[in-house]
Amino acid sequence: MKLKFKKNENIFKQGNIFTHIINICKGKVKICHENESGKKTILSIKKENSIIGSEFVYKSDICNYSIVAIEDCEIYLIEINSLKIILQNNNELSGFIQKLVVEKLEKITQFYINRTNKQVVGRIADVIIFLSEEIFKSQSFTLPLSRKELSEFAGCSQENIINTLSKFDKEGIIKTDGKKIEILNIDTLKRISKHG
Amino acid sequence: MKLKFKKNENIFKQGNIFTHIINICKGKVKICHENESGKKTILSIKKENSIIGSEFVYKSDICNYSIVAIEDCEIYLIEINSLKIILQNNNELSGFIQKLVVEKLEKITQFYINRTNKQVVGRIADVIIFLSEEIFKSQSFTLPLSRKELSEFAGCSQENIINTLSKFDKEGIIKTDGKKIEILNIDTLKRISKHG
DNA sequence: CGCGAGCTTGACGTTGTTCAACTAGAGTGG
DNA sequence: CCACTCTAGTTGAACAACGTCAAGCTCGCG
Repeated sequence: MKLKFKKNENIFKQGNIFTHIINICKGKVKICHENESGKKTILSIKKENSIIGSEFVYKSDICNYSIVAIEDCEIYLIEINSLKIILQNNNELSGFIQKLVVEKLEKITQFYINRTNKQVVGRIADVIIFLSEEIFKSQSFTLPLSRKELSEFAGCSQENIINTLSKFDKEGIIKTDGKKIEILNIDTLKRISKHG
Repeated sequence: MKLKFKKNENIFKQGNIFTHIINICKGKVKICHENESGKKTILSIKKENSIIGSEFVYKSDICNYSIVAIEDCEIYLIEINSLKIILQNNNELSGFIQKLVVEKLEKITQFYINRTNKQVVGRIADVIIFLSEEIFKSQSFTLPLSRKELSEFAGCSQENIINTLSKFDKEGIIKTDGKKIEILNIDTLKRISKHG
């Protein structure tokens, strides 16, 4: 089943049952969580050819994150119950899904350690590096996120994002122009990420 | 293969290859990570009858955490390569291991969200509740951790742990006496955890 | 042209870390 | 049995990091 979503549309809403694995064919999405007080956290950004929800092959439960399009998207839904039957006779595919879950576990663990040990400059550097290396595969890209969303991703205030980005700009580490970002000095950025 | 470890002994050292799943028969351990600058983070505490390293059934790679005894321990090692062969013909056990990985993923995700959104009081309340509910199953227990280790678990300074514990004590929320902690008012503690 | 959302800036207060000094208890050697 | 030392724990003061608030700006759109 193939579906289209416009930017900012909800693809999946936190608190519902996850019945279909999602394969993103086109566009980008954010994975986000909202707590009882309404505070939002962006857990990750996913791009074309990503699979979301692999862990729900192994548990049936409500999902505690939402999936929201941050660009126009095309997605493909794979029914989990059907998938489970296929997996019984397909060790290769089975191993593939298991690896996805384990990779997700490793990434979030690293995120947790970073959030614990780094201060805000380092985390913002991380976000820029993540977008450049994992999402856009380019030193230069146009943000699909607002400043507010960046702050929900880096775990800080919107003002801190703005100040830090403009500081990086002044220091010649990046070049910003509205939503456009170009990394000028990746080495310094990585050093900040490490020591931040 | 059954092994014994004394308190503070290293059971597994970060950076090595994980060849055996660990089953703790007796005692408690901390799962901890150390970054390049030497800063430590306690990722979790595990007690008797826990299984550690389930994710290494699905990936062969160096492990980025250490396992250290915080009490005298007895552990049982299960060779992963042998386990994999058993799993091929045992769907039930296979499902059990997969669920462990998924549970671990969910817990660390929740930890990540908490670390992002809560301030230190809330996180310290979380640590006390975690120890009480998941490790000791009692409102009253003797810490197997130093103040320094508590701070590595809650992600703050040692001084902050000390101040907050003594503040909780003054307010009648807990009773502290060195390493002994008794929870007097679990409701207030949970409220602090939620709003912190 | 005027409105509103997103962005930006600076002032200010709070939170939390760092540092330094001090205390208490445990182990050691004379 | 008393100094001595070592470690863990404690306290308070100074300082830095960060969030909040309030005001102003920019730009797209009706």
